Amino acid sequence: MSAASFVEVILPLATPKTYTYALPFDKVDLVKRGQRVVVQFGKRKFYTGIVFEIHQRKPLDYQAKLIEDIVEQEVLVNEQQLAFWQWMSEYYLCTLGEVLAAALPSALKLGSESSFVFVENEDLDWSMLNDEEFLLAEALQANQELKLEDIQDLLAKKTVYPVIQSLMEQRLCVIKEQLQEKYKAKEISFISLSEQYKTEHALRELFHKLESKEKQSEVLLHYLHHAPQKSFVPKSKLLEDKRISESSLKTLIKNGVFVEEQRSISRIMSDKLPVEELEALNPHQKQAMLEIKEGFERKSVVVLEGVTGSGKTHIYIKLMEEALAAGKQVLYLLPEIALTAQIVLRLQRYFGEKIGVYHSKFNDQERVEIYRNVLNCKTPIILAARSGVFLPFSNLGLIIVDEEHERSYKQFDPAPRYHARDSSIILAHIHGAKVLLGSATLSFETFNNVSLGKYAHVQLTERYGNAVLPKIELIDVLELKQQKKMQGLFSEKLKTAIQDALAKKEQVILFQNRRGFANYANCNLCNFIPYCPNCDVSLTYHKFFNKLVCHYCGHQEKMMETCRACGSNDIQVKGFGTEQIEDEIQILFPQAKLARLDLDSTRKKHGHEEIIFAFQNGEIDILIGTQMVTKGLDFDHVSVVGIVDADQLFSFPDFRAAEKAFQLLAQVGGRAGRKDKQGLVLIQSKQIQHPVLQHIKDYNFSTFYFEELLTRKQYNYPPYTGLILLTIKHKQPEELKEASKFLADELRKQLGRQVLGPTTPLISKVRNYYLRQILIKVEKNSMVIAKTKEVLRAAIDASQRKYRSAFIVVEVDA
DNA sequence: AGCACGCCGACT
DNA sequence: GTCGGCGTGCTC
Repeated sequence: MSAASFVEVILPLATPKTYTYALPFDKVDLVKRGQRVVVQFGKRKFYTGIVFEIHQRKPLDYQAKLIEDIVEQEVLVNEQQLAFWQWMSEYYLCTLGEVLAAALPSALKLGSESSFVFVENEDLDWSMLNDEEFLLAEALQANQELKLEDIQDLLAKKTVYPVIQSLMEQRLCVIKEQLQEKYKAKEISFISLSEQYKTEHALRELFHKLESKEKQSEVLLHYLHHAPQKSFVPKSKLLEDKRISESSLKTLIKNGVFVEEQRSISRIMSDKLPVEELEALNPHQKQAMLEIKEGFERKSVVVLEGVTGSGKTHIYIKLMEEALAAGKQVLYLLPEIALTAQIVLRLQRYFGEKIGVYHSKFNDQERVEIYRNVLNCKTPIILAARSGVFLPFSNLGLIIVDEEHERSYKQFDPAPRYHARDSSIILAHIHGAKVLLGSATLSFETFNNVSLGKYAHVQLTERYGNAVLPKIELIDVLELKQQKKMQGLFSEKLKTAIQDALAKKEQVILFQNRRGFANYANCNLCNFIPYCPNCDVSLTYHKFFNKLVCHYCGHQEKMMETCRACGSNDIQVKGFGTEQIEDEIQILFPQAKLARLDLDSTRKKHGHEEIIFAFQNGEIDILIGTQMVTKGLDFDHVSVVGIVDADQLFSFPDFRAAEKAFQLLAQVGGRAGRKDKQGLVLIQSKQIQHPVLQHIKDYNFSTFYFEELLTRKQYNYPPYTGLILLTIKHKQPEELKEASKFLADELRKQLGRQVLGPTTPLISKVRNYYLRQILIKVEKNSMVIAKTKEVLRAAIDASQRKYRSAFIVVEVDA
């Protein structure tokens, strides 16, 4: 008898469950899973949610509210996405709402603005109202509607809701909910020639008529230059030229020569590029290609291990072409910072408009556009950073995860704290698609999966065009220091190498994995070090704006000129970053052109690309950078790469420190030398006997992997075990101690020795919250994992009930 | 996540 | 006395 009458709705909030809403009769037949709906949640807030389930189970203990509206008939989130969301929330222990919040561009989540409207109530005696009520009622009557802020201004206080409430009770006022879609397709002005002048004859006559009007003729000529086919030209493009006057253009429009029109364009593809043919693969690449295809027949994941410069991208393009030909969609994932114009342009050359790009530097409207394009299958190929896994694919055939080892594939904050590589393997499974993991330096997880035979493995050992691998030399800074042979930050050898390169008009990259000028300021007299008032870290000195900056919360203060503790003037800065290297290099090589590539120099939308472009064009001789310089860039004229201070790479108290250091060094080193020249990599270190350096020097990659894996096994770390890291945050250190102990004890009851901690992390306070951590080691066995997560959910629940002001952050696969 | 309720200190 | 601080609880 009864049709579907209730729906479960996911709201973009961190609440643990979905909410039940009733369907109005007229919507019963229209509602579909994955549709966007508007619902009221709480007293007056409206949200857009996604329909997760349609059912007949009438809630017994409360009255379900009605769905306010169905935003659009089309399903916005398809079945594959819903399955993916569900997996993600279960695996990464977060809520579906958090996944929703991460998955949809925020312009697809409607905003709600409460405003209030006056209603007539003739039965009411206004003299009964108090002063504030009277004031508000009068204002409402005079205005169409008032927003909350307006009322706050009117009554000159913040808590105005009681007054409004009272007026509503007296039936003088109602809430008007305004929901507006934030997204509007971006429109720009286009100019085109009016129809009547499109014939050759009419055009000639027009020129004749304009002969005396020099400015106007100029505009016309310019238009024809940009649009020989007499089609549309963006107005901005015409006005780009300084000689074009806007007023003459206006006159021409007024006189009916030109037509101005607002048109929406796709902002993703501004200029069409000629589609190029792909060069044939070389024999090594051909062989690898064959092996990959053969691998896909046996396994759903294939690992392509190829040294820098072996032409992995070339193979990716071939595979993408084939997937495309089979009518499938392709997702090509890259770490955020590697998604530069360089790689995007390269792919656009082959795939033209079939390719869409998706990453965090796009604004929200652009993201909505790409989302819709994927939904409508307009762009079958997507080049994306980690959030690309959330796009509404319906028919994925291939996912490529390039630079598979990159830790930046893991989202840190906020939830869902997912790993894009691991998630994409599940995504591929949902679609029945294949995954290709590519890297020059595999992650240990992937290496292990290859060893276990879970993934097929293909190697590409030859550099493109038979280029030789760079020569790696270690420089013993300790010895040089003892002999007083270090000049500032640089050894004689590094200096000479830079000099030689510059003399030969070759380029140099200097790598230092720390931004800013110096690590910290230090009083030489009393040893005082300025700390962040909100976090447990020393402040980093940035010379450029002469400030001390906290890299955790962004806190800034002016540089300490005299010691705040003892008043001494003897302040020194210790530890060095990219800024200081830039300074010293400029002094050593005053005629060299320098650029710095780090977070601070690339804040602007295209800052990063401008620098890389300039370097590629040879406008820069020496590029100084943090790990940004290592990501997926190909430079042809770099002959020397210098690692100024390798030691800080292994100084992190993290079991992955050696892995990270190794990968970083291998990647940076790979930037040196191309084509026929052998590059030179110079690594300065005080501990040149360190195994990481020794293995890097001799290209003993596999020895390093085996040794490191042995250590991991011994101490029971990934890839042999899974890790779940819990961070407990609290404003009071004492309560934090209690809460974290309670949680650890709860967990230990069930999980015993799997639970480690709680411990105080190295940085014990961030943004005024004190931190403690609990680490859980989980055996890699799906039954064990499921049980552990169940216990974890219960323990967190119990802990949060008991210590309500403690926050618990869960990170799976930390 | 909001947003209200309620309980406490510091102002008219 | 009241304003507004924030800790706590709830939202279908």
